[in-house]
Amino acid sequence: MERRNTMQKALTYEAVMSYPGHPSADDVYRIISSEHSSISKATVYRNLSLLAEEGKIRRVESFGNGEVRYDHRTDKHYHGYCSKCGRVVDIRLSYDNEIINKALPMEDGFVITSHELIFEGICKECREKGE
Amino acid sequence: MERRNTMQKALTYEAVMSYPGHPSADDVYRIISSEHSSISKATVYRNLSLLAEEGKIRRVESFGNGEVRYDHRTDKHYHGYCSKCGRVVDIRLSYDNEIINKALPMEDGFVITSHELIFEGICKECREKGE
DNA sequence: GTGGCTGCAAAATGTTTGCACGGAT
DNA sequence: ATCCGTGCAAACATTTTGCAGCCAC
Repeated sequence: MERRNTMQKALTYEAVMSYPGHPSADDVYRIISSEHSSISKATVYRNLSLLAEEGKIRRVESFGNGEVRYDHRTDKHYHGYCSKCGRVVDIRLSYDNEIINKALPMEDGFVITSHELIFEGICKECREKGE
Repeated sequence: MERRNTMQKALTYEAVMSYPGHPSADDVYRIISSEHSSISKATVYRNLSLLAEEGKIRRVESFGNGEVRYDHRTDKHYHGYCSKCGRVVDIRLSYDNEIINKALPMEDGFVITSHELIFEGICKECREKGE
C-alpha cells in the first residue's frame, strides 16, 4: 500500500517535534485542534502510529497508567516518569546493548530481542506540592 | 481503617499463589469464578490492589497493551514479555540496586526512587507458530 | 451494631475500528 | 479514476467508582 502525505499527518509530526517533553496522543490532539479544530482524534492516533512505524518519531511504552507517550528523539535512550503526575523525562545513562545477552529467560525457547529500562521517581513540581 | 478477612480475599490470594505464571486480573477472576461463580470482577480488582499494597503479592507494571499482571514472587526481579501474545516470564539477571544512582534525570529536581527493567521478546509457542 | 467489603451496573480512560465520503496521487 | 486517509460515532479493553445491602469484627 502506498503512503500519502496529508496535512493532518504533517500537523501531527510538527506537534510532536515541537513539543518540549513527551506528549501523549491526547496532548498532540489538543495542540493540533487548538489551531485546526476539525481534526479527529482517531486521525491523530493513526498518524502517530504511522510516524512511529516509519521511524520519524519514537513510541514510548506505557507508563504507570498505561498511557503511551511519543518522543521526538529517535535514538535509543532511557526514560523516567513521575509516579504522581505521569510526567516523562529523559535519563542520561549509557544505553546497554549487551544486557540482553546477559539476561536469562526462565522459560525454554523464549528469545529476547530488546529491553526497556524505566526509572520511577518524583518530579520537582510534585515534590514541592507534596509538602 | 481496619482490614477484614473475607472469603473473596482469601480466594484471590490463593489464585495468584497457585498460578504458574503471571496472571492478569481477568485471569484471576476466571479462575475464581469457575468455582465460585458469584464473585464480582470488581472485588477481584479491589483485592488484588489490597494484597499488593500489603506486600503479599507483587504488582507487575503494564506490558505492551498496558495490562497489569500479578506475581506470587515478592522479591525484586526482572521480567520479559512476548510481544506477540503478551506472556510474561521471569528473567534471571542479578538485580541492580545501584543503577538508580548512575542514572541522571535530564530535568532539574527529578528524584529517582526505583527502576524497572523489561525485556521484550518472542516466546517459544509464538515463534513456532510464526513460521 | 458499625462500617468495611461485596455485587452489580455504570462510568472512566485510552485506544481501535467500521463506514461513507472526500481528496491525494 | 483509484483507493488511501479522514471524521464521526460506536466498539473495545481494562480498571474504577457509586451505591445499597451484607457480614466480619
